[in-house]
Amino acid sequence: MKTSESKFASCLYFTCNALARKVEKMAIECWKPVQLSPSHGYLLMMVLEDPGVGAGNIADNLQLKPSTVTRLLEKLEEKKLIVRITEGKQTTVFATNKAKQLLPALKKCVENFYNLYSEALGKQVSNSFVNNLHEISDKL
Amino acid sequence: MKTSESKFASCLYFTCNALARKVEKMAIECWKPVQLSPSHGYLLMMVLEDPGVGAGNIADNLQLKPSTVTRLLEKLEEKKLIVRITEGKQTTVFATNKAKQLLPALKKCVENFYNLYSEALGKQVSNSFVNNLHEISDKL
DNA sequence: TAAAATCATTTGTATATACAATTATTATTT
DNA sequence: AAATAATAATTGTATATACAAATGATTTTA
Repeated sequence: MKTSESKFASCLYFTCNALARKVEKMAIECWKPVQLSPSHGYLLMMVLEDPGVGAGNIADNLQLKPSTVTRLLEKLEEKKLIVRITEGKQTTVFATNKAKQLLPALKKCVENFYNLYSEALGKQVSNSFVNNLHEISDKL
Repeated sequence: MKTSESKFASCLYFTCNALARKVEKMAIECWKPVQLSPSHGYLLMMVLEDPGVGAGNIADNLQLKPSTVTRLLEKLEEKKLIVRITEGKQTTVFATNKAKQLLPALKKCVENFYNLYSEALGKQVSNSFVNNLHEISDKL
């Protein structure tokens, strides 16, 4: 059933969530080759590109709560992909060599995901849609 | 931090999820008066408007997996807001009197939520945005 | 400088959601 | 009619996420 055929088609809550779940599912599929969820993947890329980045900074950029970031970091640490270093009340994060070796594969995941949706929507449409999402989000 | 200022601002996964969480939060707030989550609220309204609706039909319309619908129904049953009747392999759902008395309050929640976002965005923009979400969702 | 307030992170707990496997029923095939 | 397949819902388990409370460190205030 298409989202537009649902009883709640006109509701932002419903429509937004349905789309987010669909997109999430596509992303999960794309990140399977590296055995990471999309959130873990994005977080790891952030650490690779910005060694020593702070936990708070990660939370801001990923727009997740600090507690959620802690949970993501825990798992990445278990997998030996990052290390956390606590200095005073701040925590900084570094990628391990294992993670560094993974970088090309991670980039491929991002690329594949981008191609997947931008081919389905058309590059033009998909870019302007993302911009539209920002505008809306900033107004709410 | 605005979503557009994040490192991942250009990514559909990130942008979509960030917006969905924001919208969800607004919706949760609006549904507080009836002490239900938005999903429970929408499900209950569906049952009130269509007594005897089947579980599968609910899943289709809410675009949730059957197992998720089962979980939502369990909770609504605990709260004595619905009853499930199993006939063969099908399950149908009815609202209790308690739920029927709640209907006006439920409608108010939907209305408040709609007003909240359509005032922030403008009625025009918000309606066309929802339509845009459908178009995108159907193409993915 | 001691006490209090603030701040960054973590921990305990709770949520909605989904997947995979299971159960129970109905439909199909042989 | 019996065996098999298909179907609808449920159950067990796992996920990401968030809130509230706790911890530990720094800064401000008295």
